[in-house]
Amino acid sequence: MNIKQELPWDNPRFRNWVAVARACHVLERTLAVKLAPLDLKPAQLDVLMNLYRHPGMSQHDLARKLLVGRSNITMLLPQLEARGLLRREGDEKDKRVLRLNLTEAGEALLMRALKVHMALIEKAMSQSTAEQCDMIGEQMRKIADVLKEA
Amino acid sequence: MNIKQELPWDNPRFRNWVAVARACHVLERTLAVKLAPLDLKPAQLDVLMNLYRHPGMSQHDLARKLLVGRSNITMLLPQLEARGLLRREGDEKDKRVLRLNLTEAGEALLMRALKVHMALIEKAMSQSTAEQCDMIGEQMRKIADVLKEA
DNA sequence: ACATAATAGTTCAAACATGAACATTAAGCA
DNA sequence: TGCTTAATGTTCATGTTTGAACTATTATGT
Repeated sequence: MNIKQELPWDNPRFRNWVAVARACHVLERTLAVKLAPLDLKPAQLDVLMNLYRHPGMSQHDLARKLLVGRSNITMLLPQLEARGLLRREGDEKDKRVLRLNLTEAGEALLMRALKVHMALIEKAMSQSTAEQCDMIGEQMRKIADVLKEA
Repeated sequence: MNIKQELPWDNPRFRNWVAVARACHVLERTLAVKLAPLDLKPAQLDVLMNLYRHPGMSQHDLARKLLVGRSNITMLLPQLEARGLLRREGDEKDKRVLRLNLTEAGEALLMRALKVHMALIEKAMSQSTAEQCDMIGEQMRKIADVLKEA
């Protein structure tokens, strides 16, 4: 009985997932470098992207979208607010929540950052056909769904 | 001219990559929870896995494999060494490098952790066919290669 | 209405990652 | 040989992420 036969590295699913994780890690790292000239970190870009798509969302909603804790958002936002990239306004009906919105400056910076992000992703995925790319996205959405129930 | 037509969210590549990043994030987070009973974090599991596959590797090599800085390794290893999971021994020929090896305890813990990791990946990718899974791995390896040259 | 639960956001301490500066050792080359 | 350059690992200051405890506000149930 050869124990190696039962090791994960012989399992295609395992090896392939390791490749996914590596690709994510490398792209994230590269993005951080490319965003540096804009004085923006990937996490901050995620914030701006979500506020653009969901204006007026609460900090709690934002935290759930970003898969981070609420305290993380609390620490993250003041920097962006101080730079005039977003506004936090108390909700009239529910005095607990703060509504988040991008300012014009925030939107402008977002557009510049998105160009960088987009170019990077284009480069990364340029080797895949449209069908392959769509299939990957489809599978990944399934994975996220399956794990959310775990 | 509608500016929205040029936004990344309308680009399949962008949307699909976002799905990849999300799936990675969710799986990493879930893995952290499942590894908690073993008092092991994903980053530490990565260390053990690499030492198992590449016995005697240096800290520098390990850092490159894990895509982190050398100082990160310096901070990470003492915890594992103190728990008796690995050994650091000076190289005879090159007195700068430290050779890293798992102890028996380290190997035993690794095996337990791998079961957890493997089960999680199996669950996540259970919805993909073998062909889809292999294709995903193949594309991801290409992505990592393309970006390493960036 | 009133007591209890739950929710939104903040604070704080601890864990963690990062990059620059540093010491030691090795390699290249005149 | 000597001098310069590069490589390995460590230290340290900085910034980030996390989770638990806390305040304030709203929802729920009797």
